[in-house]
Amino acid sequence: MNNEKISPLIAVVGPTASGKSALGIWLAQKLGGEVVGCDSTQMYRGFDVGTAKPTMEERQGVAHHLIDVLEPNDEATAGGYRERAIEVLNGLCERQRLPIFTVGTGLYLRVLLEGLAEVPLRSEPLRDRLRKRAGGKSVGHLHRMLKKLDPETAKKIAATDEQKLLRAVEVCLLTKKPLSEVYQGERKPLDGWRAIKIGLQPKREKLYEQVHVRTDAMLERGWMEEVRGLIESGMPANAKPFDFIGYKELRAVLAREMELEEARAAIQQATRRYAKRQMTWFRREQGVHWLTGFGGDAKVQEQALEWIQSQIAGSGSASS
RNA sequence: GGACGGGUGGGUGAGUGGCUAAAACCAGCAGACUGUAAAUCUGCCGCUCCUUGCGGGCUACGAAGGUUCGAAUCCUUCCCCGUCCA
Repeated sequence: MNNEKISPLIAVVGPTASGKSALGIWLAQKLGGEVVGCDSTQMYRGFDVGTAKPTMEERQGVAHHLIDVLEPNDEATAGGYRERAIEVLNGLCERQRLPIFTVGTGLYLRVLLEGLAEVPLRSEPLRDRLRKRAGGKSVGHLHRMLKKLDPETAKKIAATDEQKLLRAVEVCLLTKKPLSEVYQGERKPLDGWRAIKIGLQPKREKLYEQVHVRTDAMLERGWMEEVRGLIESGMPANAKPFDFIGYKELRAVLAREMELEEARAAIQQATRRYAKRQMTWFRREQGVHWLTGFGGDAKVQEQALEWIQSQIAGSGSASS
């Protein structure tokens, strides 16, 4: 129906430490592609070791996009990511390069591919007012308020989930419509591209082991020094990226509020939980071709390549 | 050798006669999530059976006995652990 050209894009999804970067870079070399990060934390400049950004050596000359594009006091948002990603895609299309997304932040990929409802951005003043009305205490009133504004959505959000309640109430007030109605509005899916999704799924036990090993490696690579440097550069303690796994723990170590070993254990644990949440999210992702193992594994890489090639070849003749 | 203190479910740890398969927290597992997403939140969490019910059975608070209608909780002995005295 649509006579515009449809180009393939690759999306490598999987939990943290599953080797997405390694696979992405390898595929980029094989297929003439460029890596596009899809990770909210790697977008921040200066937070390198702790977010496991691939180093320059690891990138092996492959171009990377959407990494180091935000300042620490900028705010990463799903919608903002989408805009930037579309720009990158346009550029790659012109240059006839295959986009290879390495996806840690599942929400961002979904928003990129499926679009976002037309919803207003966050409004801090409004949020402050809403929070104040709580008297700094229970979030029950938010839930009650939402029940009046949009009973349907109120049923879906736990009365204890302040973050989501705040967002829902905010949207209802700003749009003067129930959120459920706002969400029914048309979304604009990504146009002109077809996603080929590869999922990395190492055995749980192995993944956790790798999480531990990688945490140790990151500490050895100077994570602590990175945090010290960031603090010394005058970065405010409430800068968003300091919330990322590990950064608050290491800050506590530097402030002598925590022992290094305690921090190490806490980081490993938080990372395990994070990996688990990612797996939960990606499990529901449609059309993923799952591979058992790590992205750095040669066998996995060959399997990924093979499947992608079959997909690209198949689509050429299938589409009209 | 003696005197105290203690041994509770994967871990920490509450519980001092019935309301206790045993608080709470952690770990673990499952899940939700349309602009904070490395965030935020929910459920499950001894085993087992079915007619899946605020259902039944079994096993459980170091071990073995005992008291009691009823014990993780009281008594006796034993075994461990910690501290102190010789």
